[in-house]
Amino acid sequence: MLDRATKKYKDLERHLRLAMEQPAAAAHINNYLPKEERNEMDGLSQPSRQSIEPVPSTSMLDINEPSHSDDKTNERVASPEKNMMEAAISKEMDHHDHMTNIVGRKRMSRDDEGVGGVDYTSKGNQGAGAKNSEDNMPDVSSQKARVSIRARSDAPLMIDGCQWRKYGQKMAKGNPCPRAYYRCTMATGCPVRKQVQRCAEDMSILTTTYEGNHNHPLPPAATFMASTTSAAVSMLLSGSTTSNINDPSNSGLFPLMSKYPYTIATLSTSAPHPTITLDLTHTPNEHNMQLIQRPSFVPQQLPGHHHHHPLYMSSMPPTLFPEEKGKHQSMVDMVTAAIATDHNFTAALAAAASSIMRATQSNSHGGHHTTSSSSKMPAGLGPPTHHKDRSSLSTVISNGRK
DNA sequence: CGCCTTTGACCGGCGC
DNA sequence: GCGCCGGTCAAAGGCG
Repeated sequence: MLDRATKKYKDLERHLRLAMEQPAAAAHINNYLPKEERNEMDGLSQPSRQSIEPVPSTSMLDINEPSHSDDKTNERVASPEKNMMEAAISKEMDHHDHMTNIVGRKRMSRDDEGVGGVDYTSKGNQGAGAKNSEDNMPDVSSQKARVSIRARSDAPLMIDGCQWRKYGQKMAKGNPCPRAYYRCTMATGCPVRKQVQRCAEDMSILTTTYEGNHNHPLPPAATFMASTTSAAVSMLLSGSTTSNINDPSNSGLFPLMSKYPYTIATLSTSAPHPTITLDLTHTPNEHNMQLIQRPSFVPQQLPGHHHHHPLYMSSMPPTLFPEEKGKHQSMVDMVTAAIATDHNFTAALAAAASSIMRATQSNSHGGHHTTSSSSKMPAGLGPPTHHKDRSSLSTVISNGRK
C-alpha cells in the first residue's frame, strides 16, 4: 500500500511539475493523470460528484470580514479553467480521504459513524486511548496535532467555508476570556474541532485552534491554507526540528509562510498536543498595507477588483476595506486567480500531497483550517486568549523576510 | 421544526 | 485518593 501511495505521490508530483512549467496545463491536470489512476480516483471518491462543484462558501481564512455570504452568486460563474482546477483539487482531497481510509479503516471512531455508506474515517479523532497497533503504524495519533492561527479580529469568529456548531465554552485558566469549542458541521461525522479564544494580553487578537481532518471536500481556498498548515503539522509530527521556512527548499512546503513575510510559525512539541501556530498579527504598518493591496503573485490585471490575497487578507481588520464590501468577490475567485498565475500553488498542492502522504504514513493528521462562520456573537469571547504554548516552544521558525 | 447556543454536569488525564 | 483542569455531553431554551 505504501509503495502504491508513494508511486501515486511521485506521479502527482510529476504532473504538478508539468503544470508548473506550463500553467495552462494546470487547468487540465486531470488529464495528465494516468488512466489507471484516474479511474481509481473516480472510483474512490464520494458517492456524489459534488466535490466538483465549488462549495458555495465564502472565503476560508477571512478572519476579519464578518461575512461574504452576500456575494455567493458570483461563485457560480466560474470559468471552465477554474472548475477544472477545483476539480483537480477536489480529486486531491478525495485522494486524501482515500488514503486516510486505508489507514483508518480498521478502527472507526464514533464520530465517523453514519456517513452514508462512505468510510470517511479520519484517524485524527480517535480517542486518546485509541491504539492503532493493528496498523503497525507509529502511534503518532496519540499526539493530536493542532494548528493555531492568531489574527487580529474584531469579529468573534473567523469566517471560512466551513460551518461550525458550538458545543461548549469554558473559562481557561490564566485567561479572563472564555474559550469556545466548535465542531465542524459541514458533513455528518466530520471530526474537525476548533477552539476560539481571545488573547488575554491583546483583546484584538483572536486565536483559533483547529484539530483533525475534515472528512469532506473543502473550499479551494481552504485547501490552499491547509496545504501550508498540514505540511507544517506533518513536519512537526515527523519530528523534524531543523527545517526552516526560510530555506528555499521548503518554499513548496510552506507556501503561506513564503508569501507572507509577517507570518510567524511556531511549533510547539511540548504538551499533549503538538501545535503549530501561525501568527498573522504582525501586519502593523502601511508597508504591509501596500502588500495587501497588491500581492505580487496576484495578477494585477485580473478583472476584478479584489487584489487582496485571500490569506493575507485574513489578517486585515474589516475596517480596512469598508468600501470593498459590495464588490468583494469570493475567496474562491481570488484563489483561482492566484492559481492561474502563481506557480507556487502547485507547490502548495505538492506540499499538501506530501503532507497527506506523511500523515497517512504516520497515521496522524494535519489540520485544516478555515475559519468559522457562526452567525451569532458567541456570548463572551470578549476576553483574550492566552497563548500558553509560547512558553514552551521547542522550535521556532519564522521567515524573517521583511 | 430544525438547528443553534447556553450552561452545568460529567469524564479522563495528570500532578501531588 | 483527591483535586484541578481541559474537553465534551446533553438538556433546555432561543430563533428563524
